[in-house]
Amino acid sequence: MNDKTTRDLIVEAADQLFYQQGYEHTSFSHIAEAVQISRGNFYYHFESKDEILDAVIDLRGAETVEMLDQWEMEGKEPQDRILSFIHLLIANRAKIMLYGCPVGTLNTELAKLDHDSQANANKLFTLFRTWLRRQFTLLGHEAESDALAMHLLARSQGVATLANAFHDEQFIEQEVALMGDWLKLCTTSTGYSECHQSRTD
Amino acid sequence: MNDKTTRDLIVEAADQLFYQQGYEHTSFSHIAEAVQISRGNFYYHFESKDEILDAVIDLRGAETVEMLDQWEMEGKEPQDRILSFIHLLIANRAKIMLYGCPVGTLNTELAKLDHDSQANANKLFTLFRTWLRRQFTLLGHEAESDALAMHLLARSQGVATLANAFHDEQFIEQEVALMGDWLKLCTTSTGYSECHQSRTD
DNA sequence: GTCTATACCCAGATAGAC
DNA sequence: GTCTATCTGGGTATAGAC
Repeated sequence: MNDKTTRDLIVEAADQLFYQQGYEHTSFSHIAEAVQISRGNFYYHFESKDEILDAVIDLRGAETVEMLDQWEMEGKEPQDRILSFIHLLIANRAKIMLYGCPVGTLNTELAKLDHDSQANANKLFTLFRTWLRRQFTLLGHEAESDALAMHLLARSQGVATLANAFHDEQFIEQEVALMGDWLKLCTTSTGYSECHQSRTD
Repeated sequence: MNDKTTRDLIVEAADQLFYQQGYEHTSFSHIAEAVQISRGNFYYHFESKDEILDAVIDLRGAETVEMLDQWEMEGKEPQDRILSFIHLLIANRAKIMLYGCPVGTLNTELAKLDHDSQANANKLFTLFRTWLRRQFTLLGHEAESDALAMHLLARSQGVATLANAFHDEQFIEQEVALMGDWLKLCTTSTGYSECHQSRTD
């Protein structure tokens, strides 16, 4: 278990700190203190801070893939799997109230910095998007699977943002329940319109 | 029209730059260049960068109040006013795709910085929340007015976050249409449960 | 691989002339 | 009020000893 390389330790510490404090606000000194190495040592493992960021994004991507695979195995029906996604808001509520969603806030920060790795960070969203799309297709919503995936992603992002701003745990629970209801609607109806609360007056 | 004080010019430039680049990433040099003054001149008008941030938040608050008053006057029925809120996503879509929502992203950044002005920035959200709550009360949803206000706030925040991440204009239009449908449901039904897609199986 | 020492830059902030 | 000049601290990054 202690066979982690220094590089791994750096990436894991950076992962946490980038999430909690933001990428730009986190300095080498912060990471160095967390890993208990000297500042100069970074440049043996990485060429720049940007390279650490890319490694962090890769790590998060790998962890996300693993989590999605897990949900896929655990959930027999697609609606069970989508529920796993929705309940991630509950499972991570404490950290979400403090730091928001790790995917959303990283994308937001990098967009403002006009950072090259923005496209890379975007892939984290795409992992969820693609996975959700597949589940909605399995549910019988192939034509509108992407719209449904994006809709649910947006709902959870909004909940994370407001829960972070207001530090409101009950609000998370409330909205998670609503998403569950919405999913039930998706499961029983077959068309995009009905699932999206009927566009047909 | 040219009677703006230097202080006003600083706050307006900082407002734009904080939105586009983020608070921490924006330096005095950036603002100085935009306003065409020297760096040292800031400290005649402000004691610190934090004080500029508070002035920016105050400015945004005043502009928000003005906008909400405008919507209140223009919209005869509460549902018309709520629609004005929803359509803000369309009106500001270009900037939202580039920089996200100015309220949401500022709150997110300040939360990560653990910044004292986080509570202050939160008031911007509260302005919308309180205003929406009043409109939903007028719609006949007094008991659940806050839940509905928060729900709609979250929806629009999520749309802004994903539109920013994916630079997807069509997605904004799609979700705005869905929020319009949801609002119609709220207008025709009277209870929380029906408006929220029936919690009663 | 890891360290210390240091270069270099730019940030926020101050002092004082005009 | 606005300026120039400057201080101080911290940031990323480099050089070279061990």
